[in-house]
Amino acid sequence: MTTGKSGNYHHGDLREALVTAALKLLESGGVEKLSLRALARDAGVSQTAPYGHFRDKTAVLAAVAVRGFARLRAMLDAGVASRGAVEPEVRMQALALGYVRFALANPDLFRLMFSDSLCEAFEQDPDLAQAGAASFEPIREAVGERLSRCAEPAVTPAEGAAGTWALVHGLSNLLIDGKLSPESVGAPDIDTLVERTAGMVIRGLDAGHGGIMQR
Amino acid sequence: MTTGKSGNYHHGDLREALVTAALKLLESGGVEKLSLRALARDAGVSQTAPYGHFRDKTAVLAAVAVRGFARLRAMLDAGVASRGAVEPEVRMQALALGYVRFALANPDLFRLMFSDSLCEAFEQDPDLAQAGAASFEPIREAVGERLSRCAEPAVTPAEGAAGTWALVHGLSNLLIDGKLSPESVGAPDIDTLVERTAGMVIRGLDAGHGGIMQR
DNA sequence: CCTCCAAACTTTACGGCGTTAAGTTGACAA
DNA sequence: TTGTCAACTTAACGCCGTAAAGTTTGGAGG
Repeated sequence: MTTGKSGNYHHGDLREALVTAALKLLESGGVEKLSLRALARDAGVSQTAPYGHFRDKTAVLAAVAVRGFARLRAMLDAGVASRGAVEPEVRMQALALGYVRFALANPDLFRLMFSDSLCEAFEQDPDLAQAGAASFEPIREAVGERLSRCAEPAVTPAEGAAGTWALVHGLSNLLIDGKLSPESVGAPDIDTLVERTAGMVIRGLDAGHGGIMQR
Repeated sequence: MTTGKSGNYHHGDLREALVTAALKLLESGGVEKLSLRALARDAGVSQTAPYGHFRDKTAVLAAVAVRGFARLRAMLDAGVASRGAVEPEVRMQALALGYVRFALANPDLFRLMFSDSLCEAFEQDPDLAQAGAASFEPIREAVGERLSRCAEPAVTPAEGAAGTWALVHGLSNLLIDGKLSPESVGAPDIDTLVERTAGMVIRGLDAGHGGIMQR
């Protein structure tokens, strides 16, 4: 009645149930425990039933990643909206914080979204490609707007957006892998660390300096 | 005669052979193909022989990652030395380029080094922890030196180093996953993209601006 | 030279995995 | 009522990581 493309014959909506089960398994910490067989068990079907709805395991993971990117986008939008951020640099700060918070709140899902095994899937699954691109959009917009107000922009909008994305993405990865932490860097908390490091790239968008870069 | 802790009884130095085989397998593209059994096959021993030298598969991966971090460190040092970079901002540029080039030249090894499955190993294997820390050292030093010359530093040395690391790490990840590319960002090549984005954080270390950040 | 020991390695085995191929069920149209 | 066909099950293959028990072999002590 509601979700799938082909209605509820026997199970109800196995496709949906599998994706939901995968998200639940991811949240309960087990990336390695996320097997097709476990999902099937969780949904109460035989171990090969998923193959009626997904080509292979990667296709299931891709569907899960699509949900992940949707959540990320929602988190970014919510962060911006909650502080009524209209100034582009404030919006960039909100976006940076939202990105890192999402990664810390959903580490396994975040890792899956940017997993090696899904690289090819991005080129084949339009849903996934679009969901991924949509997550990047708010950053692109905020950076573009900020740059348009710079007296002396140091980078193109695309470069600025890439650099900003790279920073928050790298920060997220290092934080969820324990390579970096507020304590290890002498910051009081994560929000502060994100704010300070994001401030670096925000300032760096503008070349208006007193001759610090000599060449 | 040379390497291992306990000489060559039957094989020669199986421990070394396994790590070498793993590096070779990684370079030939297969992360998923990197199985203990494949390594054993490659070394010409039975599938359980590795357990005489490593506790489990993770321990093998940790040993491989140690090599990876050593290579990364060597690449960073070589990049700095090759351009005789003495000015800290030039050194930071060289380090950023070296980091990203390493990731692009050894994508699977790079992913393994920062793999989820090795997080716990960093807390148990001192060799791994030290190798990882050593890779970060040059960045830390260059950023610290650059900050010490800032008239108006915007961040602490630890924060600046974290932000710089995050940028190059995120850039590396996005590039090897195909999320970002010079073409997609309108840059002529990777070196330029790295130089421009690294320039953002380098400039951002200093707060010497004409009142761009209003609060 | 022979004996023996312990380290290095092999054999065998278990359960779990992704995936394929062939068979079964059951809702719905005719 | 009957037939159809998608949804699902059963069975099987070859991989994997890992544990337990057995076998080889270089070298030290007699």
